[in-house]
Amino acid sequence: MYAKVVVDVNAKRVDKLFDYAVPEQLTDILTVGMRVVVPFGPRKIQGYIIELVDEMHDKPLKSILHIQDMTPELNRELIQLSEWMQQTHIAKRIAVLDIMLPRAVKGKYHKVYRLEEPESISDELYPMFSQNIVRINTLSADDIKALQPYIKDGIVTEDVEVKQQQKVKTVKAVECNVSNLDDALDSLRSDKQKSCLMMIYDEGMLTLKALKEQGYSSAVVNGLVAKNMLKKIDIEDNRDPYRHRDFVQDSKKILRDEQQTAYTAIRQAIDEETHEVFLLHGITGSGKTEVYLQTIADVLDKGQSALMLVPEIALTPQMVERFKARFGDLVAVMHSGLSMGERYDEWRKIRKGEAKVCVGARSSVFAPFDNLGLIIIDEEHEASYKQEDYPRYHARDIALWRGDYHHCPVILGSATPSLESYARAEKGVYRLLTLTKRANQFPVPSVNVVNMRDELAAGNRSMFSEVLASAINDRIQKGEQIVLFLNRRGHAQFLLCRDCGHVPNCPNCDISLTYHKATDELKCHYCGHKEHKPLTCPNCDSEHIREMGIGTQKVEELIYQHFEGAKVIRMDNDTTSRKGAHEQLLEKFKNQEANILLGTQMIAKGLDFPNITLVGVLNADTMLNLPDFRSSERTFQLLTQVSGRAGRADKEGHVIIQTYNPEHYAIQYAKNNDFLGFYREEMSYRKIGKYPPYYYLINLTFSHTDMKEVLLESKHIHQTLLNHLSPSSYVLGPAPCAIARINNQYRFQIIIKFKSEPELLKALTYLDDYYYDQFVKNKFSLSIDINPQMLM
DNA sequence: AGCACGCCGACT
DNA sequence: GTCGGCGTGCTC
Repeated sequence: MYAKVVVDVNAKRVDKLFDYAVPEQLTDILTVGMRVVVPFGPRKIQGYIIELVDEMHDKPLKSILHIQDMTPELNRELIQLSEWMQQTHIAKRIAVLDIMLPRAVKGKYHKVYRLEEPESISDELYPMFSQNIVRINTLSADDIKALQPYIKDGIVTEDVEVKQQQKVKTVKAVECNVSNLDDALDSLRSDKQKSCLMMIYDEGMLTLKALKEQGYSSAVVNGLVAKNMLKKIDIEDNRDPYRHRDFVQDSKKILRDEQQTAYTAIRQAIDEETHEVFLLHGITGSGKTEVYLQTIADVLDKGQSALMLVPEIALTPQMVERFKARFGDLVAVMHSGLSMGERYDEWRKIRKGEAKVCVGARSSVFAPFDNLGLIIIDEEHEASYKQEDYPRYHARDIALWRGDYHHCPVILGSATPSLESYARAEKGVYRLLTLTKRANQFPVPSVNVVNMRDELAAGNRSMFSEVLASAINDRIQKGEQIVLFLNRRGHAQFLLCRDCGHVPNCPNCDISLTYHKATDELKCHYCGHKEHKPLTCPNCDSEHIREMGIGTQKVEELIYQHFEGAKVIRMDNDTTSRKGAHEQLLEKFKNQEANILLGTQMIAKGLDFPNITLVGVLNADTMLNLPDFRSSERTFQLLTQVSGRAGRADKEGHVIIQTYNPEHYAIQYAKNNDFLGFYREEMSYRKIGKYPPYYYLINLTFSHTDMKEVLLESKHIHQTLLNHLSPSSYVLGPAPCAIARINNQYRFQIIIKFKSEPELLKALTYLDDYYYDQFVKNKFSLSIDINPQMLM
């Protein structure tokens, strides 16, 4: 018997299966999906068993050294999925496996010295070994030098210890080891030991901690262990991040007609175990979540599991609470706030079948359920479902694959579906379910678009239009709450010389430097370059060099200047980077500790506070003007999303959108809450521009320090693509990227637009292989983004 | 990737 | 003569 193994080496050259002999003693234990340690050249590394072959190999093989775990980390589905991803996403198998598994199982390598002949070593060096082994990282350079002669003589050998990042947490416990209780009790003298044994006999097993709390000291327990009546064992302990929280049991709510229709349709697919994809298009507050909860309940009743994906940012305590309240301990929650160990424990709860529901962000789409009955992707249109760095994947694609594998329905839910999904629903590929009414029957908020050009003409040069300023004052007086939205991440301010127009740029990248007030420095967000803020213009020496572009931090200052009685909570990358900060700030706002919540996109979701009656969008244009074909869609989604924050309770909500482009269709349709209108108009532009959903896109970005090199290679790439693709496809470019140089690397891109190209993956795989060698030799790098979310 | 091998230059 | 620089090639 031999095994096909993926080795833990992240390199293209070894991105294949290696065959290893299975040693006699492992033949019965070894299963597919297990992690093993194998010799690899002169090294010793971790690997995953992909396949076991029950035949003799024609060549002599090296042998698997040992196994890393008793239960396989991967199941057959994930192995199959990883192969599919490797082929369709042009990614290395090991890189795919790495993102599918919790980081805790990733191999960790330590070089160790092993003392082979303890009697032959000097007395000074002997103490540094414990059990004849010492780790290299605990030794000083001098120690290592002193060991060298012994290594030469074979008294000490070098070895590698392969461990995982994080261990399974265990607690000490004892289990009962007697078959006849009465006989055992008769032989005991101590009453304490007798009652202790009886208790454990009843329970089968108890932790030492629990016994201590019952008044049985370790002396009592150890006495029984010595008599072989109890056996010490280690049991797994779960780090449950929510163990200190109590959740109020929540029960089903009655569904209204639209919800009921949607529920019935999904229910049927669940019962029939068909892989049907539903697009649940429901406006904010229409009760999508209740539909999710009830369909999940049905899946659980059938003895199956359910997976629910939400954007990271929407994974708020309120959301988690709702699931915990309905399904209790059956829920595993996975988000970025968990420690590596907590994440691993949640993962294992799912794998062992203890958790039947998983609520989590993007990477949870790989949750190791083996009997999935339903997959839900909430806020289906969110860009965060696409992993933007290698290996690039879209959670929606993975969910659809898994839905097909498990023969289970997939629900894509959104108030503003992506054009791709809605178009598929129109074509009948997905089944459209619509929720048009707010569950609580509250009126949709009124939306007011303010033309900032008029404000400027009227002499108002501040951030706040007349309408918005008076509305803010009004709400402050009434004691109501306000959400202000500034679509500028962090505080991307730059410097501008008012005399000569000079903007300080990064010396390594073609982008302006960002001003950071906290450190009074100019920073480049792409390469990390930093410099002190100049006092005068580096170009003309003028003193009129000013900060331009307003960030959240600046707006906070302005609010305090303009509005009496304002109390602001600011939420952006700077104030929420600390663990739990996001939650804390929202809690403060909920408790009315502030009347204005000011933030970036992160506040567009998940807040559901009754006292918010005004939502202001300070500048709707920043996103609209990005050079990307999805900018209108993103703007429409965001404005709709933000507007949904107002007037959810008995007070009427009001939304004010400030813009320099009031007539833009994305803003107008958002104002009128008209998804379908927006969809139709945007689709017509996509058709003319040959963009998704009419065409699929591939974005190839390549870079090198020498521009000539980039231009030369880009011709080769372009020609290769033309040779492989049919005439109905378009190969655009090469053209410089929106940021043409990053870290002194010149960047160009080629965009492929196509409808159907059976040979495309082959061509891309060829390019990926070819340019991997080029990268090794020449530092020319190529990255391939299939179905890009952004073209920048 | 990471390790060994190998082939050149500048040191005791 | 040999220590060490990093180019090349291989890993079941």
